[in-house]
Amino acid sequence: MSVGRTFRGTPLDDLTARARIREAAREQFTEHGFERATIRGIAAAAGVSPGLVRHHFGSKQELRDAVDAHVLQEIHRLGAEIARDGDRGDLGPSIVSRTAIRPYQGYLARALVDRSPIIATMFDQLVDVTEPWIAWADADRGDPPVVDRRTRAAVLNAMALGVPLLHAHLSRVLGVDVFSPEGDRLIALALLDLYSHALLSPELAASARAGLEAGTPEPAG
Amino acid sequence: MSVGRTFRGTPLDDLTARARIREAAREQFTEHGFERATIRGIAAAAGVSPGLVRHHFGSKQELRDAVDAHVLQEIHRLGAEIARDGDRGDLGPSIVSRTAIRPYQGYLARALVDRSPIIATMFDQLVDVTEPWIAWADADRGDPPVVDRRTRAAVLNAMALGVPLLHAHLSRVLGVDVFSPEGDRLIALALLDLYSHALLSPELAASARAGLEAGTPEPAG
DNA sequence: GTCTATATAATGATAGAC
DNA sequence: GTCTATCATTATATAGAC
Repeated sequence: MSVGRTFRGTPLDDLTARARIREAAREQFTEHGFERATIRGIAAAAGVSPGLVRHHFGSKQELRDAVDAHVLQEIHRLGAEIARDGDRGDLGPSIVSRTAIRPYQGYLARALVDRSPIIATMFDQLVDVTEPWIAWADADRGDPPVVDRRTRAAVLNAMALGVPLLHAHLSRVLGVDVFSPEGDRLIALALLDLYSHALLSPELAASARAGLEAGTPEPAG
Repeated sequence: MSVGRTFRGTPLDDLTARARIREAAREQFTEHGFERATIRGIAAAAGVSPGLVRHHFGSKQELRDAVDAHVLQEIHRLGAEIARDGDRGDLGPSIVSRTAIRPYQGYLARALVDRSPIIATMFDQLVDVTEPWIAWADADRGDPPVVDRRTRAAVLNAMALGVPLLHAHLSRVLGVDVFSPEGDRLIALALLDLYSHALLSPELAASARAGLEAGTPEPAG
């Protein structure tokens, strides 16, 4: 019973043309970015004519907006679903949100780089749900943090999104597609290990901090 | 004595047209990505005609290759220079390389997302220099790592590159341009704090690891 | 070395038939 | 709802003058 690609359990062939176009656009935007993705390419991937894309969505920009809005809606739906099933009270809202965005993290990351205004709001929301987690981790440490929680939460999220953004290079170096089940598992294990161990001793960090004041910071492009 | 933008100490006006075009291209590629950047825009930014761009570089693709090669060369030059001055044996080769790439991290990150083959090699080199650092940190921990060094080094680099990649969103959330001197300093402090403290207790990490086996991994786009 | 003018290709937008 | 055909725009590539 190999059924090809599906969306929410439904084989793509069974979706309305409108939904197929939207899903094809999501894939193409994720893979190539908004600019490089073409209406013709999206139409071909969806198995329809370019004219039908225009009929349903008006313009390329409006198509992007529709995909953005739909992805956001799906993430919120998934989040609510996971929170409802609520088995994993383990790590609080952060892990729920991470699990909810997982199927869309590639699209999300790319849309953020492509400066999609609708998706931009999601970054702020991710920072919001990450903050309590940082606060919780702060309770376990001796020395006081040198920068505020929100800053660290924001930096941490930018870093986490680097993984799907550089998936091609990660996959090449690791020798496994990071979007495959095995690759995804490997990344998750690596992240857990990274998150649960300090890479720098407090002393080294302090000395590096001291060196920061001495060094010549160069604004960069 | 405000002298406008410079390259290696030389005011841009004093550079040859060829060099000005190359620098303008680097800025435009960093800002807009390869696809969205136009030869016309680059020529205008360099203060020359589009025809001259073609005269010096042949095609847009060749221009990209030239910029890539030049950035790589500059990074290696900077790295050698820093290694020679060698005051900061503090943090090993990793921090040295970070310092070398700092002025170009924006270009680097964007070029990696844009799948530039020449820059792709730099990602592998970053992983190479990061591995010893991971090994060094491993010596300080009690429990054995659950994934190999190279995997963690690769993931860590992908994460670090997330910062310049999402600079626009980071800057918005933090309220300061992360490419400005103050912003750069704030990010550096945040990274040092993040790198020197565990965010997850070993127990929590273990329980999350256990949950990984139970959960349903979804391949993502 | 540098510019202007033009050719060509790709793409988004549009109109109209079925 | 869906397709085919066409237009308009934009960007790259090219040729040739100065």
